[in-house]
Amino acid sequence: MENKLFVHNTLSRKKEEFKPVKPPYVGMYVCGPTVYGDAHLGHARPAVAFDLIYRYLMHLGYKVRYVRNITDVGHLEDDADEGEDKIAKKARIEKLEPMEVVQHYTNRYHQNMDALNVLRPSIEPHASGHIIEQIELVKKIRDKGMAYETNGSLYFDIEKYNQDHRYGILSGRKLEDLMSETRSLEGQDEKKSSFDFAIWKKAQPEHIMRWPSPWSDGFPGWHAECSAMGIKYLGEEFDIHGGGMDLLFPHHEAEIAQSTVAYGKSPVKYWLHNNMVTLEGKKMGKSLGNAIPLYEVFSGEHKLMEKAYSPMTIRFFILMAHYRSTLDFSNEALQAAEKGLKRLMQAMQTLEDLKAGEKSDFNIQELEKNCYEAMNDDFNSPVVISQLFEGVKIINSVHDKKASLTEEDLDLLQKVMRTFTFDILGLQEESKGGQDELIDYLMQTLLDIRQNARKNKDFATSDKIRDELARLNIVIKDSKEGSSWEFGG
RNA sequence: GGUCUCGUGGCCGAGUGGCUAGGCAGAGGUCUGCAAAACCUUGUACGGCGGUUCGAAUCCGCCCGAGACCUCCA
Repeated sequence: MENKLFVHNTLSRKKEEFKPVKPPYVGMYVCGPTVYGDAHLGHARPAVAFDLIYRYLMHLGYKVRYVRNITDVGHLEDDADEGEDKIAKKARIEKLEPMEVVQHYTNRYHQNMDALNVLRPSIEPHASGHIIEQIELVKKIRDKGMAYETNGSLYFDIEKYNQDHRYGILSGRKLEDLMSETRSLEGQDEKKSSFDFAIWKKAQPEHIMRWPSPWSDGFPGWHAECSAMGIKYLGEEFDIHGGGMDLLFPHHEAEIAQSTVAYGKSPVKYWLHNNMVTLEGKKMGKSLGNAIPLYEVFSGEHKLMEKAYSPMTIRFFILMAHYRSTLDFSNEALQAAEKGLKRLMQAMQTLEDLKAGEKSDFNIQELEKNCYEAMNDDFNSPVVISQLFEGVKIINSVHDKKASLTEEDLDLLQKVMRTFTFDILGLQEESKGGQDELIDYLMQTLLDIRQNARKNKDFATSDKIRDELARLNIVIKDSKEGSSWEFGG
C-alpha cells in the first residue's frame, strides 16, 4: 500500500506532501507547557493532537525524535507585573523555590498526560537547563548586527531584519500593517519599535530567576528557548514544528526570525498548528479565566461539569474533531463522546472472540484503505473514527450471526481495528469500578444470589438486589452470557 | 482598526462542484419475567441575497453572525 502523507503547512496554508529532510528520520518539535499552573482542557488538545501525529509517523516506519519543551523561565507578565517572571511570581506567593514550583507542576502535567495515554516525548528539555545555548543564540544574533542593547537588555531589530527578510511570513502579517497599528504601550521605551522583542532581558532586583550573561544578570527572551533547543536536538533544519494557533504570532514568527539570523536559514519545513478548545464559543485560556483544569474534568468537581469524565473520554472527544478545527466543549458533547467510546470499546472486546465463516459480506480491505486515506489526509482522525464505527457495525452483525467473514477477512479486521484504535488513536481500555478484590468478590456473590432467584422465579428478591444496588449507583447489566455490573454514570 | 478563520440536521462534528461521513439524542424494532443494558433499522442539513455552471451547501461577490491573532496564553 502506498502511503503518501499530506500535512497542512501553515507556511503555505496548503496541504503538502510530507517529505522528511533526512528519511527515515523525522524531527518534531512541539511547544510544551509553561509549568506555573495545572494543565487544563486547552493543554490536552496539542498534547493529544501531536501524540496522534507522533504515533502515526512511527506507524509509517519513521524514526521520530519528538522534542517537547518545558517552559520554566522567561515569560513576562503584562503591565502590573512588568518584568517579572511568571514562575518567580508564583514562587514568591507560595513561598517555594522556583524550581520546586516547576517540579510540582511538571509532575502533575505528566500525570495528566499519562492518564490521557499521551506518549512521553523523546526529549523533554527545560528552558532553565539551556541558558547557555540561549546565550549563544543571542550572541549570534548580536554578532550579525540584528540586535541592539538597551540598559542591559537585548532586543531583536525587526525593522532591520525586514530589509532582507520577511517578518510575518508565517502569520501572513506585513510589517507596514504592524507599524501602522502601533499604539504605544507604557514601558516600551527601551525598544525602538513596539514589535521588537527581547532576546535577553535584564532582571529587576526582586527577580529571583536570573543568570549571568555578557550583558546583565537576567534571563533569556520569550522566544529564545524554542529556537535554541530545537536546533540543539533536531538540527538547523528539521521537519515539523507544532503548537497551538495562538503561538503562531508572535512566538513562532520570532523563532523563524531568530534562527534565520543565527543560522542563515529558516529552521522548519512544516509548521503545524492545532486549533483551540472553546467554551461557549470562546477560547479557553488561563488568562481568560474560563479554563477547566484536567483534574477537575476527571473528577467532575468543576462547577461546569455535570459529571466526571474519564481521561479516555477526553481523548476520544478531542480526536472526534480535526486538530485544525475549534472544538467546542459542552457536557452534551462530552457525554456523546463517552457513549460512543463505550460502544467502540465494547465492540473491540466482541471482536476478540468472533468466529470466522464461509464467506465475507463486507469489504474489509476497503475499510483499511479508508482509514489510511483519512490519516494521510492531514491526520483526519474524525474520519478514521467514522470508519471504526463502520467496523463496529460489522463486528456486531457478525457476532449476531446476521453476516459472516472469512478467516482471512476476520484477521484483517482485527488487525485494522486494533492498529487504529489502540496504536494510532491511542485509545485504551479503562478499568471500571472493581479495582478492589473484596468488592469484586462481594458483587459476584450478590449477582450469583440474584441469578438463582431469577431461576426460581423469585423476582421479588432479584429485583430487590437490583434496586438496592441502584441506590449505590451500581448498574446491573443482564445479557445472555450472564450479568455484569458497573458504576452508573 | 489591521490580518485571518469559521457559520452543516436537536447537540457535537467530517466532507465535497453531481455518488447525500460518523457519534450522541429522538423514533421504531430485537432481546428480556419486567426493566436496564446491548444490538439492529431510521433522519436528505449545509447563515442570507445575488452570480458562474447542465448542476453549488461546496467556486465568486456582497451582507449578516461568531471567533482567533495583533500583549502572556496550548
